[in-house]
Amino acid sequence: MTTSLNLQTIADSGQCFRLNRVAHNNNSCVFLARSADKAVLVRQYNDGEFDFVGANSREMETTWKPYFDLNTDYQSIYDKINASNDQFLKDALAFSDGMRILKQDFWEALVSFLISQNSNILKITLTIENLCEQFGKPIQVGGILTHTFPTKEELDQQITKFSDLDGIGLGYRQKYLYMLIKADSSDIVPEYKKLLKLHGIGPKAASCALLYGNHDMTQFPIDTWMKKLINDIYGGSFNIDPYKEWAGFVQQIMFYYYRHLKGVK
DNA sequence: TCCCAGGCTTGGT
DNA sequence: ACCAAGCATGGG
Repeated sequence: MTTSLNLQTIADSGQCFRLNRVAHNNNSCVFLARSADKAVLVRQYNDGEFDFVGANSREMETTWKPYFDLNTDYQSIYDKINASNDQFLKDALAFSDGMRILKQDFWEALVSFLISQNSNILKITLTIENLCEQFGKPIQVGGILTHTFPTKEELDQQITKFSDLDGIGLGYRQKYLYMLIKADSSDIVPEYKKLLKLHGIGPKAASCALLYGNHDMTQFPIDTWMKKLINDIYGGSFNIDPYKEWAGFVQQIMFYYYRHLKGVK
């Protein structure tokens, strides 16, 4: 059933860095979800049912249903994959039940995937946490203190010199983020060619920013894992055209399943 | 104009 | 010593 949602799968899929499991017991898990300046707790039961804690119905409709992509019907892509003769893709889909492409904040996604280059998911998560703690605003949800993702304006105001970003763990990407913060806001728009002009944003980061931060499902980001996968499983080339409208979703389940096969946490 | 090789911060193994 | 959701750079 394509209305399913599996928060653990999404949290482990590498598409976002601020969706974390904060508690679990015999029959349920609690996740802390943060997007831009908002946060919510979600409890998901082992049977798949879930409920939002501390979000009123208006926030549900305007923020969290869109964020978790609950208004999108994935049935057509499930049908298409299951009707194909691509066994790897069918296995990937079966393993990824409940996967959705989150509708993240564009600025947050752009910065996150700028930071992600030549790094790994654990370190990216830590670096982003540092950035939010240092420059975001404190917010409280269900007794948990956390922080917003700082806007470009908030960062621009607080960071007046390059060394103000010291200690975040950005490494050589510190220069890229500093330049992004100081860039003209009118140059930071969700268009592939314009994104490529930004210092430190290449084809991979631009594609991820559009997929995860603008829900452009036609994007098909190719990173080192996808390269390995295409070589390993498909003999060097994979044709995404049959799944074009769902390319981003196809990439996500391939990425998630292949890393699982390779034993990456 | 395009292609390609080597370098780059940091932290974990 | 090597690796990790890449990118800018310079030389051929």
